[in-house]
Amino acid sequence: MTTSEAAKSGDPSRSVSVKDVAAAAGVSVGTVSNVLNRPEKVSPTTLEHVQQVIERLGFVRNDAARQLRAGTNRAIGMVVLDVRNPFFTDIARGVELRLAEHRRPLILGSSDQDAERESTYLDLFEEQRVSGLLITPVGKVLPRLRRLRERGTAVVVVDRRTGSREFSSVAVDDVRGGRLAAQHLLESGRRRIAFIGGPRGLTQIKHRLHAAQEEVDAVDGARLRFVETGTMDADAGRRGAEDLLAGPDRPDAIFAANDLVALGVLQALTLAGVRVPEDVAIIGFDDIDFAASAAIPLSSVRQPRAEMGRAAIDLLLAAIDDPAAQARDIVLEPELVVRRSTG
Amino acid sequence: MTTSEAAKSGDPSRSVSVKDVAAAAGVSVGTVSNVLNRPEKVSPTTLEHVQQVIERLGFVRNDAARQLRAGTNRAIGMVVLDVRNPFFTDIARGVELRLAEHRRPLILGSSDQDAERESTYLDLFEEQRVSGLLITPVGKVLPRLRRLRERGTAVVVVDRRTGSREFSSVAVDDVRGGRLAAQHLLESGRRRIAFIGGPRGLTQIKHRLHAAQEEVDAVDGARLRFVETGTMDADAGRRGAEDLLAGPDRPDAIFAANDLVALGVLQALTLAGVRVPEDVAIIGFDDIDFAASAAIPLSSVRQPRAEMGRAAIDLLLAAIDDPAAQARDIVLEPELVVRRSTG
DNA sequence: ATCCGCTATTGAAACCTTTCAATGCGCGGA
DNA sequence: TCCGCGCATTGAAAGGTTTCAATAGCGGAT
Repeated sequence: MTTSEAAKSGDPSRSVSVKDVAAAAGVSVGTVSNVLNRPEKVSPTTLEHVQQVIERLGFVRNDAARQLRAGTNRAIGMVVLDVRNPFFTDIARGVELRLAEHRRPLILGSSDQDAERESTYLDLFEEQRVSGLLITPVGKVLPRLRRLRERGTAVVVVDRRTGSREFSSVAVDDVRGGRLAAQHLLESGRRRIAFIGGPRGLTQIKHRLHAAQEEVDAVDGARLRFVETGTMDADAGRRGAEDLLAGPDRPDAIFAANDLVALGVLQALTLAGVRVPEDVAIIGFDDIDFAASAAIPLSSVRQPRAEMGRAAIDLLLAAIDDPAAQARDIVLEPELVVRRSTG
Repeated sequence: MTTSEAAKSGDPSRSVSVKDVAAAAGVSVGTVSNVLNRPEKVSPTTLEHVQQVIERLGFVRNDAARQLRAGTNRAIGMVVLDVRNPFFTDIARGVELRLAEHRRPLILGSSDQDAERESTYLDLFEEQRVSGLLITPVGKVLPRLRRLRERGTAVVVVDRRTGSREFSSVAVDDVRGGRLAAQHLLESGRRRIAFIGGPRGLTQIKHRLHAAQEEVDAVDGARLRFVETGTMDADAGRRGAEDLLAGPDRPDAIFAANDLVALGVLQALTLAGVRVPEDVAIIGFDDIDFAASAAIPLSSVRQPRAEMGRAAIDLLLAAIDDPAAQARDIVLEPELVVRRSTG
């Protein structure tokens, strides 16, 4: 109980401050601050003594005060599209690990593809004066991002490009990814290919689809069909595959826009008694862990997610150090991972 | 916009403060603060006027200063065992949604089952003076948790119980869950059941296994075998199932300690040509989305994850409001979800 | 003995918001 | 005309840290 604690340790409501430490150690607050932030400036004797006092009193720095004085939060904010898609949590993990090396905390939010939720997080990060922001934008946030940057918050866009040269970004070469997937299917003899994913307007869908189309066009007798979906989850994949099975001219390969869709496709085919890969091959995109763990291990176009996270943080920290630096777009290479589902 | 404002007011590097707003609006800082925090105390005319000025100047409250003065951060910290397991991200999502209703930010960290990483997060949360903490403990953190609470941070344990009556907790009835799974397998005629999961020392494993054993013992001719694993991921499930297939006396049903393990089991069986559910039935635990999306949709014992998150936050906010309140253990009911994998 | 130069330490100011006792103001009642 | 009341507003203090110009202390050189 708070009151009894109070009785025990004197004044329970107030926590130990640098002032208390200074008094107990017989030094000034400035020295205590130096012990915490620039230990090399302090004589060894004093250093050790003060550290002992800190330990004994259980002093813990109040970060709010530090922030207030320093004018900026050490934390980095991140707004992710969908925490339920392992693709994004894997990126977040990469981010978090890299950040840990710099002793910076991560404040993570999921917009769930909702512009309003995204905006709420931006409000929050603005009040918090985070020093950097990682975002996969949903709504029209460019003006907000500009404002944030004007106020000294570095911004890096993840898994998207802004079009303008304003903000640094990290993404994977979707054209190359689409090419890899299509080439692989064609080389293993498939000719009637379906691409399932959407919505059509997404840049990434456009790139992957267009690249696949080019590859298919280059092969005699090969055809590519586009089955558009509204979202990119397993349900969408399942429905898309069911539609294909119900219609005429069943394909002999399916290129799913991501692994969640591919898992749905696999389910629909399995339940319909279609053999994978004998009757229909499946390839996904992202190479999340669940692709490798599927009943029929799924081939996929691997996006190096941890590396994306790391690269994003490196760009961000660079931008924090030098706000005037030129924005950079980092484009990482995807990699074909062949598993059972494409024979 | 902002830049021209900045130019007007002299120093562009400094952001707009309540003082600036007060000066521009011709009121005192106290009134501005009231506009922000107790609008009902301000006359309608003044209120609107000040709000306009805030808008025009693009003022955003500095949360560090608010925290410093208020003595506590509105944020809630959460340390999760493993962000890669959807079970935990689903709980986190429930937490986040409930928190959003209260306009409180969530700072999320993943300990990855590593006591050191867990400790780093506790350091961070302590410096941040978060008002509440949600944790699924890994290491020996009881003393830390006590200290945090002494300092005014409310603590709720998630998906575990502390044993002592010190901290509130939210968990699911594992005994009941184990019972449900075993009963279901027995009722559908299975007699040679294997339980895959571990490590043995985990309370949850003990409960689920022991309950299942009791059910099996109650049925003539039924047997339960325990295949212990070191972790609970798909790989472990795959290896466990392979061992079972290689040995004599193949089981006719497998109860996996969680869905990740179950997915691994499904893969091993599928690749070995064992028919699910005809030859071997599989049931998992948690009912993550991937269970429903598996090639053979997996039966599972559903843990109400979003509700766990919500309940945890409700307990936490109650503890923040009344630190002296008695700790409460909330135990939620699991639910049997039957799908194809148990026929 | 005196002074110089260097390092280690000091202590007050600044960061921005919230709080709250005090003040100002307008209005109805005497 | 004056008083008192209630409401709206004021403005200074407080919160804990970091920063930095100023000071103290010390050894060595002259």
